[in-house]
Amino acid sequence: MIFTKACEYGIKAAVYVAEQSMNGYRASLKDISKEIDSPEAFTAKILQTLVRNNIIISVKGSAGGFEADLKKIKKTKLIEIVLAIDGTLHEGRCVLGLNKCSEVHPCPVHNKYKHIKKDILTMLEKTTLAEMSNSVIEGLSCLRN
Amino acid sequence: MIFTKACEYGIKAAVYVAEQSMNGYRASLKDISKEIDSPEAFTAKILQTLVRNNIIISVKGSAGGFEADLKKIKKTKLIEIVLAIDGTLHEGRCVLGLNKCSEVHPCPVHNKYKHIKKDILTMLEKTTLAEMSNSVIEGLSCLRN
DNA sequence: AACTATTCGGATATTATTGTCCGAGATGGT
DNA sequence: ACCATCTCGGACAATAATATCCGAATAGTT
Repeated sequence: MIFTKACEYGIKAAVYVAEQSMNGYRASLKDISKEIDSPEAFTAKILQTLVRNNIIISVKGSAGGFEADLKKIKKTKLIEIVLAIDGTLHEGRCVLGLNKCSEVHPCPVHNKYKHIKKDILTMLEKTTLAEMSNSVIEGLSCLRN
Repeated sequence: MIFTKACEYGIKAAVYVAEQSMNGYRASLKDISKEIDSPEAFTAKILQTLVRNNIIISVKGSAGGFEADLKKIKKTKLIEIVLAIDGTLHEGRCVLGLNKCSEVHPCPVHNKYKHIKKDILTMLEKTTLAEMSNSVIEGLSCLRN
C-alpha cells in the first residue's frame, strides 16, 4: 500500500472538490463522502486537514462546503496532499527499514528498489490536482465504482 | 511503505538464515534478532510463519535454530516471503482503493501508477533469496546499520 | 535422569490507524 | 430573531498491526 486509507480518501476528496470547483460548484461533506464512497465522519477529519494545509477552502454555515481555488488546483501536487495527511513521506524510508540505507550502505533490496522509489517520487511530485480532476471531468477516470 | 514491518523482519530474517546456511551454520532466534535488529518475540512469530510456509526449516531443542535448504534458497522468491507473512499482496489493490479499478475503469492515478506496480511485481517475482543472501555474504549489502 | 538451550503456540499488551459521535460555532434564509 | 444546514474540533470507539510473556514441548549434554 503506497497510500494510507486516510490518504486515499484525501486524494479522492481533493479531486472531487477540485472537479466541482472547476464546474462552478461547492461540495458539501455529504456529497463528497457519497461521491468518493468514504465514511462521512472520517472524511470530515481529512477535509479539515486539507483545509488547514491550504489545499482546499472551507465555507462554514448553511450552503457551506468545500471549494478549491482554480489557480491553486493547477499548482497543487499529489505529494503535497500526501504530506498534508500523512505528515511524512514513507517513501523516504528504506524498504527494509534500515536506518542508514544508502548507496554505500545498501540493504539487500536497495538496488532493485531505488528505481521504483524514484518513479514513485516523480509521480508524486509531477502529478497535479488539476490533472487528476480533469481526467475525471473528461470521463477518463473515476472516483468510485 | 511497500512492506509491512512484519514483512521487513521476515525478509531480513530469511536472508540471514539463508546466509548462515550457505556458510554451514544454523541460526538461533537470538542470533537472528540480534543480527537484523528486531524484537525477539515478534521475530519468533514471523519465523514460525516462514517455517509453516516451508521457506525455512526449524530444528527444536538445544543447539536448535533455523536453517534453509540450499537448493530451496535459490528458488525462493521475494514474493513468496511476502505472501507467507502478509497473506496477501497489497500491490494487487488499486492505489486509491477502488474495488474495480482497471484499464477501462481507472482511478485518476491508475495510468501513472500501473508501470510502477508492474515494476514492483517484477521485482518481487524475480528476486531470489539466494540473490539477497549472496549480496550480504559478498559484503555488497547489509541487514542492519 | 536431570539440566539446559532452544522452538512452539496461545494469551495478552501496546500502539497506530481507522472510524464514530456529538456539541459548538458559523452562515444564509425565512 | 429564529431555524435549518453546514463545518469545526475534541472525545471516544473499534480494528489492525506490532510487540511481549510464559508455559509446554523438544532435543542435545552432562
